[in-house]
Amino acid sequence: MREQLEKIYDPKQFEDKIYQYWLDGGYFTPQPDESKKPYTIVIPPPNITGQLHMGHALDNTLQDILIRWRRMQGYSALWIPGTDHASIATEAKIVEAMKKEGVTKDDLGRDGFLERAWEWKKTYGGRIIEQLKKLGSSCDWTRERFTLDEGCSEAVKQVFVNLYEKGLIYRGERIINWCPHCLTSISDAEVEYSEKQGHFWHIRYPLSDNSGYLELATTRPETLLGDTAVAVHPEDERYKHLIGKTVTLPLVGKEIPIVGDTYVDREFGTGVVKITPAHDPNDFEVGLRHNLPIVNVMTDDAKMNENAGKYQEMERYDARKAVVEDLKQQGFLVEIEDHTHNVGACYRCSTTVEPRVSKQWFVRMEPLSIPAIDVVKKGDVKFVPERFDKIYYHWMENIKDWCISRQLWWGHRIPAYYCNDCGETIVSEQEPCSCPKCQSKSIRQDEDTLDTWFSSALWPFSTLGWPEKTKDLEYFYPTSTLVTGYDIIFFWVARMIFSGVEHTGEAPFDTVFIHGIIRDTQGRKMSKSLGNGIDPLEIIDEYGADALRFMLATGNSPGNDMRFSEEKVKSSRNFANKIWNATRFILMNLADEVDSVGLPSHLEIEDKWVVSKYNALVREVTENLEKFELGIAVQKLYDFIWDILCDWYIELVKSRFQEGGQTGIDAQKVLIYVMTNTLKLLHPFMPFITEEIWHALPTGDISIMISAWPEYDKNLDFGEESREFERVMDAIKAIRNIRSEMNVPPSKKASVFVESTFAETFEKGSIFIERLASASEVKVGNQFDVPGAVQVVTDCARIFIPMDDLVDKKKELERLNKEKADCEKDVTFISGKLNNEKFISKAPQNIVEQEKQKLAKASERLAKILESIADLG
RNA sequence: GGGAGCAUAGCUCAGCUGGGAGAGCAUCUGCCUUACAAGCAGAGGGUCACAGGUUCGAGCCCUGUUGUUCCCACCA
Repeated sequence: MREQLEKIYDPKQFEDKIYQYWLDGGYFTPQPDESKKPYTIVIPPPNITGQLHMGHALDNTLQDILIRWRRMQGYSALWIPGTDHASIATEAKIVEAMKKEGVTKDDLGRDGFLERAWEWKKTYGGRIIEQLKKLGSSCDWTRERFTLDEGCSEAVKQVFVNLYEKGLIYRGERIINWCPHCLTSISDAEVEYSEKQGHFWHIRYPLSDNSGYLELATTRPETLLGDTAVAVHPEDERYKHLIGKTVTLPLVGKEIPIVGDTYVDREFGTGVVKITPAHDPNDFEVGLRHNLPIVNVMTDDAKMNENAGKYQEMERYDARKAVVEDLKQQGFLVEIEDHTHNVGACYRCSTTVEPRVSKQWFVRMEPLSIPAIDVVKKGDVKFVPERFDKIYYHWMENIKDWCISRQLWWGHRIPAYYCNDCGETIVSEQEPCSCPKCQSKSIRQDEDTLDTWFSSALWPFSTLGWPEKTKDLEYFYPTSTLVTGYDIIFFWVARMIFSGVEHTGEAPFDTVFIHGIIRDTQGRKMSKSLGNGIDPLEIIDEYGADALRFMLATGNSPGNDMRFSEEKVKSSRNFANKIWNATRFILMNLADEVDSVGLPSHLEIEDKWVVSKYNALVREVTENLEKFELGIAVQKLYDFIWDILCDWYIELVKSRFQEGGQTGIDAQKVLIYVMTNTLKLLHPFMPFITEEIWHALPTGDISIMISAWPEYDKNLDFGEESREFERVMDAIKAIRNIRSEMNVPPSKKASVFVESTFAETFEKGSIFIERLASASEVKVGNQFDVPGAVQVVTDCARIFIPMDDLVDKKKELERLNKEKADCEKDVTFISGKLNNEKFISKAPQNIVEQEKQKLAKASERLAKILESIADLG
């Protein structure tokens, strides 16, 4: 069914309609098909709290380009969509909403809260999915998943139990990062460090025997209340005799030991460090080595607790002020020094984290990291661009155990149970009926939930049905390409790799295609706090999804950040408009008998030229896509369509349309052939407009998205004739150039005399010179003498344009002399190369040959310029 | 402290395995040439950060320097 195109390109008129057409066709839903190769992408699941932002738009545009391209290539292409429950982010949002109603988590209780959370998910969880559709994402929505759905939960439980049974998950009292706002532990990866202005407080700790004091400095004086030792380097001549003695802790009055530990840097500060095992990771380690008590002085929301004496109930920064004041009063404070240092903050809420000792669940990382490093080393998983493998290795090689328990309710509850009678721990997918040790029936489940990333780590296989051996899993797993930003390599990519290897025995994907982040026009990160974010939906609304997608693909180079600019979107929209109008032009001239796509039996020279160019485009775009060079591919499509197809070829064949008859029909066939196939190449980038236009062209009824990707065809490579035709183009350019320089308006036509040995070529091309270079007539010959004519020279022709009234002999001579000089420079440069024996002997043959041809051309041109100068003189 | 990216036209950026530097926007000139003024034809504008090196040949490879952005580590 052929459609008519509206006069003006207005994406709003058809984008939604086209998307529905795809859905109705079921084109996004592949089946396991042994006659085809699978190609699989899993979406980085957006948070259910999220709204589509530019980062999503980029990430999903890139995925959609790849999946559409592979689908057209004949793969059984599956793009699995879904969302992430995002435990901390979601729980925080819900708690915040409850706060407005004056309701707390405790008011509702666990079950009540979860009920409310699921309600919330039902209301808002689908929002971002709808937004992804606006972008044109060809995800298989019939396979949509959620990290907290039944299947994914099953996978999580099984993984937890497996790892526990292998001894790779353990529970223990460790120092972890605690967010006093979210009231949960967070992993190392979830802490963001930033430089903050602070101080060094220099404090005296008196020796208990009153023989003097030790001076030390701290950035956190309030933790002094939890000090259980001071440490010096065991080899430090200044202090080593004091090891084993005690100091009296200021304000507290408690005696604490002086220990020797190599952790202390003798060169730094005074060489004395206060040790607070409960509130500093390094101190915690020192504490373990010296068997020091752990005194926690803070509550979970970062107020001072009962161990802090008179400071109890104070917020941590108020306590700091009070402690400093008291130290000063009591003469322990020596000086305050300005100091900038890195402070860790919760990546979700930016609250300064508090290192805290508590009982948590951990994944033992070392045994998992070794094979995960190996699959990348072996090349089973490739990063694009390659440099990210170094970042991956560095992280994996220095990895610490992963704290996976969270003190939250929204998430996968840890499948661990405790016997209330004997204290036995039971880890099991099902709740045990009784304690296997003491048979007690009094059993409680662990209160904590798992880190959100624990379930996303399983995403590539949990979404395909694992641990069940489903057909999908068998056929589509391992997946093919994982597309994501470099900012979540650690959070997600690395964890998927070790999880995939551990639980399925295979790397979960073969390629990780990394992109950068979208910045604002000034190069700043887009963020809520800066308010500089740009809503992709507003851009889509104004310019269309295709324009946004095209903009995001343009200039995209793997791993690099890019700036958003509305100008670029506009120019992409203009490009869409260009295609739209070119199609309208084709349709305007289309004869009824051109009712299918196919080249005519006879091709004119200009047809061969455009077909050759198109053919090369097919090869190059495909190669670029294979190498993930989407930005380059898109640039080539832009250049081909705008420059080759519209500005040249369409202009060239207008005369044939006017002439009518077979030559006009043939030109239409060529146009239809090149246009429809180019639309295919463009389809992954601009799916909507290409589909819309496709149906207006004589392409049959099928959707462009399931049409076959074009292939390079050596029978369509007319190199020699192509180059011959370019001689005519060179002449046209030269004439346009000189006319423009002389300010001759197109309406003022002039005769043109082409003096060339390629008479036949120019005879054939004369019609084009007339049309495209404002020639009233074109004469071709071996030699001309046209007095009072402007002369322009190409590699193979001298062109005379008689324009008596406009020609200033002196100026002409000047111009030609300048051209002569330029040309001579060329000749000298190239002959310099060719006269260099080393060049001849060492450079590859084809390069030498190329240079020889260049020299021949330049010499020919120079000769012609000299002739022209002679004519004038 | 360790590592990485970037530095190319006025601006934003491409430049794949080394073979005489490109695009878009902006500027200037001339065009409403019946697909498109969201357009057409043309022009100007670059010691490819700097200094060395490898090579017949370097924007591209190597070393160093400077500037800039980011990641990791976390010396209290």
